[in-house]
Amino acid sequence: MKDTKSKKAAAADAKAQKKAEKEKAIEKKLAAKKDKEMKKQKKDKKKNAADPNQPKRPATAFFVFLEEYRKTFKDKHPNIKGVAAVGKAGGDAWKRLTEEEKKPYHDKAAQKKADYEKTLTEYKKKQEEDAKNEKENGKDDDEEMQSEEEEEEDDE
DNA sequence: GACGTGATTGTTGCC
DNA sequence: GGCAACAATCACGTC
Repeated sequence: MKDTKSKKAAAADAKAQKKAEKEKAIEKKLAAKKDKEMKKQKKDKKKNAADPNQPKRPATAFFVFLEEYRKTFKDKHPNIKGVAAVGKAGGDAWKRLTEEEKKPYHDKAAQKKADYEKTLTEYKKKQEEDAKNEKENGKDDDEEMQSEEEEEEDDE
C-alpha cells in the first residue's frame, strides 16, 4: 500500500514539476516578448533623442565568449546562418564551461569595463561643459532660435 | 534600401 | 534590492 501511495505522490510531484517548468517557459517567453516590445518603443524614442557620442555598454564575459564562439560555430555549421541559433548554442556552451574556463573571458570583460568607465567619465565631463556653455550663451541663442523658428514657419 | 526580428547571459542604471 | 534595458551578431523578411 505504501508503495502505491508513494508512487502516486511521486507521479503527482513529477506532474507538478512538469507544470511548473511549462509555466516557467511560458513566463520566459512572455518576458522576452515584452522585452522586445519595450525595445521597439525605446527605439522609436531613441530616434528623437539619441546621442551618437554616448559610449556603448561594454561586452559582458558572456558576450566576449560569444564573439569567439560564433567563429567556431560558423566553422562547424556553415549552413546555419541565423544569429538566434548561435545565441542559443552559445548560451548552452557557456553554461557548460567551468569557472576556470570562464576566467579569461571575465578578465577581458573587466578590461572592457574599465575602458567604458573611462570613456563614460570623459563623456559626462564633456556634457557638463556643453551644458555650461549653453547656459552662458543661452540668451543670445534664444534670440537666434526665435528668428529661426519664424523662418521655419514661413517655409510652411 | 532601410529597418525589424530572433536568441542568448551578464551588467548597468534607475526607481 | 529588484527589475528593465542593453550590449554583439547578421541573414532574412517586410514595407
